[in-house]
Amino acid sequence: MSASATQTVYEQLRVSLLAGQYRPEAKLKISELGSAFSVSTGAIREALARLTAEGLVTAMPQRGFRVAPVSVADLRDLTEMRIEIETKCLRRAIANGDLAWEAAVVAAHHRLAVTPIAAADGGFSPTWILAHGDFHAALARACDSAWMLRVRDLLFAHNERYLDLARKTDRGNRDAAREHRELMEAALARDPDRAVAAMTAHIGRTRDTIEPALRRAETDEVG
Amino acid sequence: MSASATQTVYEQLRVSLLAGQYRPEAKLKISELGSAFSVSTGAIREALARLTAEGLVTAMPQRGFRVAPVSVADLRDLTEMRIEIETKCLRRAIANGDLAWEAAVVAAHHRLAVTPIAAADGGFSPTWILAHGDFHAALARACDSAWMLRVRDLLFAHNERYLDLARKTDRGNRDAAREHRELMEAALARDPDRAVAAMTAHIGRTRDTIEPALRRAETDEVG
DNA sequence: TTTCCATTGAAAATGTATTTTTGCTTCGCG
DNA sequence: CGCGAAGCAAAAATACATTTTCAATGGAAA
Repeated sequence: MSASATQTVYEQLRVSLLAGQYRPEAKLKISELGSAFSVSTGAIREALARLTAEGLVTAMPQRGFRVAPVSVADLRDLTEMRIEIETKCLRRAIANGDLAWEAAVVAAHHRLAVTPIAAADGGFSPTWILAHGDFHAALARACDSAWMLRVRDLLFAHNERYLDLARKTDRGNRDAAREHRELMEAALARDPDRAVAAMTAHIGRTRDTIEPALRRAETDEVG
Repeated sequence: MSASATQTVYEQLRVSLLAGQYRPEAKLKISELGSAFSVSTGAIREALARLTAEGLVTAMPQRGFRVAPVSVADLRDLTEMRIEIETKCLRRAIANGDLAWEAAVVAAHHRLAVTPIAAADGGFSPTWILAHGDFHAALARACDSAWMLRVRDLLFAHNERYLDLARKTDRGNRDAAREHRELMEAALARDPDRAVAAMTAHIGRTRDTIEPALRRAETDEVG
């Protein structure tokens, strides 16, 4: 194999977590994962340690690893924070972006637009999730603050964990494609206020779509 | 020992890194660290993996781990971001803090005020660094956004790496104690604007103190 | 003399085995 | 019949051995 085993496991486990393939709070048994990926426990532990620092999994000393929990409160907090950071990034990207940035945004939007959203199981298709993340990343990428981008990436990753919950209630009545187009057009027009407004609405609407489904899931668990 | 070996190594390595005991870019040999802490290489690897995700060390596949680099550009970026986040936290803490918060702030300030700054080697004393971190943490702690606090902690940790560089140029001509007192008083007076102004000045002054020393260190390395 | 290739050594990555801890179950006692 | 303690099994943590990879040095050829 080209990359190291730890790296491979880390990346695969990460996309699985972001895609919601493991239930929050679910126990992540090291030996099970080891046989699933057919690598040693050491590689698994190392990957899990990195994911722990990222906050995607929680480590309980002597008691193993679990998938990080989700909650309505966390979603709201996360959304608020995302609006803050994403809009700041966007403003700086618009002020700072060159032609290459514009081209990358257009390219990413095109890929996103032509990728079907739905997967066979009713959730988002993996390729759409990827294209969606790439589009938002492309928008922010021209921001000239490495720290801001880094925090943005962290927040965006955590947001992805909530995304697949949205699909169940989001029966096509939300025109995400329209929102993405508006974002791109405002960015290319170099209209910061319009772009920020679009971004704020977009992120807020994501929360509004996810929250009911999440709330239902929470009460289901209790009852 | 009570905690796990990995946890112990992680914590100790972290404070060592924040205290600047390892030179930036320095190689962190796993076997050396293993014998130094007298634990196996596995525990070291796991601790380093977590620190990598935190950004305090960088991992190069098949080439081991290094202490994360520092630079003037990073310091400026970091400072800008810190001002954004710390002031936001502070506003929310002031709006949200109760009596327990006030008490904690006063207590932390007292500990900070009575702790001598200088260590024997001319750098900051470890106890002062701890008290300083605790004071700033206490100020922010009443902020009712877990994500904001988390990002704040991350940024503050990285800032600490630069702190010891400041000591060399900071020949007592900066009245840090005065700045901390002003911060506390503004917070207790529940005056957000005054507190934010004090915080902005405080963080900016830290950068202004560090940057010359850092710039000199950088040119020294090249020359 | 310089450059390129090969060999060698050191260090990291991985895999396996052992120890320790924890949580559960069962058995005994009240 | 219920509560508690002890033992047992599963899983995590750690130590150790093996394999792989990278880099540096030395030698040979141009």
